[in-house]
Amino acid sequence: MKRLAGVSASTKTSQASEETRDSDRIVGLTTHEEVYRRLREQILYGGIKPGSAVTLRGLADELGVSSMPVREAVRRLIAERALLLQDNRRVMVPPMTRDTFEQILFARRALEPELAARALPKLTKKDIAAIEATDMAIDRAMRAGDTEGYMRANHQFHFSIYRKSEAWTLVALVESIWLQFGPFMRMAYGRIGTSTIEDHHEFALAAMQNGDVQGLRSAIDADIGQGMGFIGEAVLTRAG
Amino acid sequence: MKRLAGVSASTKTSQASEETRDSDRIVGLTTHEEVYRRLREQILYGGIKPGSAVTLRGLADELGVSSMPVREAVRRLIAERALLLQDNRRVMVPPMTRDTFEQILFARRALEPELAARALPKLTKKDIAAIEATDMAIDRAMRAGDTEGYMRANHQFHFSIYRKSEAWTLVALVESIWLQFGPFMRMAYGRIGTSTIEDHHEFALAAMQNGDVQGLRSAIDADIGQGMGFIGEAVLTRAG
DNA sequence: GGCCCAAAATTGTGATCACATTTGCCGCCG
DNA sequence: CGGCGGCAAATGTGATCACAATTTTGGGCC
Repeated sequence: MKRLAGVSASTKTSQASEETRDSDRIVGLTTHEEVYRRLREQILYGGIKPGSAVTLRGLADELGVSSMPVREAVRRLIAERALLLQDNRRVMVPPMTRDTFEQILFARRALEPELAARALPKLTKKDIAAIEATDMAIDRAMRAGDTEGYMRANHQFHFSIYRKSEAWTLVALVESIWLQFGPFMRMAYGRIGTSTIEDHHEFALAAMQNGDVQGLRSAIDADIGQGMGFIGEAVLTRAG
Repeated sequence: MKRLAGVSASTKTSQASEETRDSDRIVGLTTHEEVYRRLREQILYGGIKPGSAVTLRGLADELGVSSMPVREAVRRLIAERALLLQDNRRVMVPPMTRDTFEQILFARRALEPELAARALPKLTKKDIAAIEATDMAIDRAMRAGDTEGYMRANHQFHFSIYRKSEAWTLVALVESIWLQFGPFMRMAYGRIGTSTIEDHHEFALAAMQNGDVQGLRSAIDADIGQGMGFIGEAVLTRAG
């Protein structure tokens, strides 16, 4: 077994033969880890819509693996609250309520500006240049209306900053939070489009270049507030 | 199978697991859920020390179940960062470093006072009385030197407040954070004893009775700072 | 006596089978 | 024609087997 279809090569480290060579694990990735990453990407950027259900056998057949690694991956995503195990023991992408949304917004504002502030003194000129390049990629994707590209780049923009803080515990916390609102970002941008987005990344970049910690905090906070406000308006107008 | 110490039940979804000691959960518990809760308790209050390794088959034999539910439970705890999967694919309780500890402290201060503040308007007199009773149980356990009893009661004190906020997403986030520093609290109190603890619960109770939101925020914040400072001193004097 | 390599034991991972529960569908009866 | 009951398919859960990788152990060599 262990097929996992064509594109898997991109996410895998390298020399992964698609065949049943069974010594695939030399690269260090277990099957359930691969399944996990793929599902995680699907949830974060891609297709799976909130409210839609997934089945273990369905995913297993789709990915060409047995149900076992899928079970472990799904169990992990449930623990991270990226998936929801209902009472019927069916698994679905959690629907977003206004309450949940507001709590995520609060948690993001409580944690992410701090992460940026911690990262700032460790940022080299090279790092900042890379972040700037990512921001330009964001603009490009925005103008092109490439929703998934925008979301990937935006995720990269934020986490390439946060990761520099080397505060891995907090970063993991924030990653888990992003996993929870990812699907709704997708819904919002899919519904309204990316052309109307207006982020505060310029201010953040300027603050990074000037070593202005408070400015960076404010920029990140404003960016979160603006983006989440946008998503909230687009998705939760009368739901939840 | 499905022994789990004590009650041997039917082969599947034991209809009446009469144990359930901590929480009065209804039934319909799957085996891996039971294993999860038991392990979680072990990690939060009980025996498993940071740095010690666990094995799937070992746990399975110990609990009298097959390795399958143990796998799922362990996978879930790994996702919650209560356990750590090393590169060797061995599983252990994560060791605490000063960095991780400091980040947990920050996250707690960022989230828990807010949770208490949100809970305050929803607290009835009855709720406050129950919380007060829990605080007395804390004092009793402290004076008796009952470390585990103290930790259970302290956990209950905090989360019986937080849960009243009905901000389930934030509560889950904080639960996950507690899971991560639980073992160290245990180490600290086990090393130094519970007699020297001095919490800020009285102030919190007074603030709750007076409907004083800011006072409650401060009390919780102070309680976190004091308790975590104590643990940090006790455990991380020169480690990490 | 210490070190190194091979064999055995341990352990994590994945596949497959068995079974209870749930879901969905179709026909039956009112 | 519509609600209801039962039967078949689908699904989650748990157990067992197989296998590769790692760890441990034991014995022989220097």
